[in-house]
Amino acid sequence: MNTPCFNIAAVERETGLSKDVLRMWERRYGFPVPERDGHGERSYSIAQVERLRLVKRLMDQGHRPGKLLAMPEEELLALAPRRPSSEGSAAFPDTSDLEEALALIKRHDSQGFLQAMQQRLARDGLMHFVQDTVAPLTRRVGDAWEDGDFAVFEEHLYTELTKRVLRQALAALPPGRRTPRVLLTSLPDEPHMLGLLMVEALLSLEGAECIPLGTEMPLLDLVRACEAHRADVVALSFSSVFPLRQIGEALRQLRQALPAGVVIWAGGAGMLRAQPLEGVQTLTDLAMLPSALNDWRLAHSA
Amino acid sequence: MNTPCFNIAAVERETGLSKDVLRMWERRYGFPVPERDGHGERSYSIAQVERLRLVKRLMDQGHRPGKLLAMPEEELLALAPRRPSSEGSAAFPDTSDLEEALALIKRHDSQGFLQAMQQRLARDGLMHFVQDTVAPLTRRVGDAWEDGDFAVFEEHLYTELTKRVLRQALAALPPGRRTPRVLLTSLPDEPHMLGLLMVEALLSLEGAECIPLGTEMPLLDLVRACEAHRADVVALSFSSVFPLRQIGEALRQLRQALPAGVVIWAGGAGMLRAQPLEGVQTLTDLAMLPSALNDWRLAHSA
DNA sequence: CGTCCTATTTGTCCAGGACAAAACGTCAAG
DNA sequence: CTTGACGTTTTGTCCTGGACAAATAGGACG
Repeated sequence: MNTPCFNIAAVERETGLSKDVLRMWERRYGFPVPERDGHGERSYSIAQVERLRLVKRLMDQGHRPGKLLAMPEEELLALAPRRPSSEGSAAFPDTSDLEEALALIKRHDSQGFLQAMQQRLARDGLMHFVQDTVAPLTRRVGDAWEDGDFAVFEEHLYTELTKRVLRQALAALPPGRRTPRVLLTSLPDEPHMLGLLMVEALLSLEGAECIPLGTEMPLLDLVRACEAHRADVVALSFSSVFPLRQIGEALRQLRQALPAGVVIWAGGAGMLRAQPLEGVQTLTDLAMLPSALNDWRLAHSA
Repeated sequence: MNTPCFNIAAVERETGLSKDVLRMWERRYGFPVPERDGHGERSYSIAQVERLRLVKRLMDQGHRPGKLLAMPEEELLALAPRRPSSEGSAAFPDTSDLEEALALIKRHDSQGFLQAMQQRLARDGLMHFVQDTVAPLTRRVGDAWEDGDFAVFEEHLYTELTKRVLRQALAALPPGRRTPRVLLTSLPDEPHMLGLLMVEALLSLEGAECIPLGTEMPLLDLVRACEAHRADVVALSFSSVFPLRQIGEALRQLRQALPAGVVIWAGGAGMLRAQPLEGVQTLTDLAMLPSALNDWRLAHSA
């Protein structure tokens, strides 16, 4: 067999499915059943890995593994585009503009995309740029990925280029000592940065002091960072990919570990499905930021 | 017991030690032995997690787990600062300047650090800035972390701020169609971005067309990205944290999957320990980039 | 149509065993 | 004193097969 083969750890990296899950699926559903190498270890073919990636994507759309893994190949492919391509996005007035930007990424035209974004930024100003361009565009990219219209590398390119535009805009803002001091980051297993940058942009415009700590900060380090920076607020981002199970537990633990005077803001698509929690403010939309900021200022002006 | 507790998955996230390793250490070395919760599942105390983090750090310095886990607490702490703090860095002429920038991070003075970096960038130009400031500073930050002088959140802050400076400088470079087309990224489990940005800066200055795809690109997506962007070169970064075992296997697989006409450049501290591989060019130092670029141009000018 | 309850699905955890690759130490030769 | 070959120990990853709780679907009932 000349097909290159993946061991179970490589499949975990390629698909994001844990080794435990891969073995369990094999035991329970009879797929994937990999070859074994000389040492009796699993060795997956490229075709199996590709199919697993498809299954994973369909699961993110809401399908259940038990059904998917029992299906023959053709039926699986027929499921691929779930979302009616014109419906969800019709709510936005300037959809055609967004689709244009999307098409530039799809055409792999980095320069063109950067230019288009810079132009919109200059035209609308940072606040509207974030609210009306970056936020909906990021949602569209997520949808396109779920529908199979975007590959991982296209999503990565979009993310990387957009981060640059936002960071550039942020650097142009005037510095200075502001309040409150907001620590921006995410917990381990949450690598998405764009949401944090959007929040940083809006908060900076409103005169808050943002301390960007990147993504994937372990809980104990987050607590120490909070002390060291004398932060007033900790803002965390949870994307829809973040395992729902962990959110509640992590936030509870964090709330317990942080001083009561420190406010926790939790935002991102992942928070839509999470239950509200005492001592943690849930911000499901960027539009909720200004009022949260006002609340803090009112409570601390006395 | 009022101490908040971590389940085994949380410990994996906090420490970076896999569940398998945690169970194996418990079985073999008798540490850590966690409590059990109502369902018989492991529940680690904060003290155990802190100690595991210390052990992990000492292992990254070259100590062996068998010894470390047998030691009493005090002895472990005595090991902490291994590196003579003044020796390794004495090789650089302007060490004091670097230490100053480091001190700004240590003092959590983001504004001051950004200013210092911007100033050096303006003074030296992008090329010398990368070679004489960013590269050695990043190494120093890595060393400081190994010595316990830097916390994770301080390293994250350094990384985040420095990324901004570099990206800003990159955005200021003139665009245009250049050759070769270089795809920049890293494989899954390698989240470090700074090395890639340094490479991008130097290559862009030399007139190459850089396609930044961020970090952690699955192998199969990398192959597809390469086709889609008609890349001439794929440049990969491996930090010293990247599991050595994977490097050879992944590069071999990638080499097989990519067309022969596509050159692979592999760089970063992780490549210092890796064996050379047919069809993959190893670049252990930024200074090797220009000649690699020249080689490509000579080979493709005919 | 909404709410409660039950059955099924599904992911994560556990124990304990096996083994190969890496690291170490030893010894001999240059 | 350094270098290289070789046996031993250490160490991480993989394996099997079992258990269980949380999430979800499906159905009954108000």
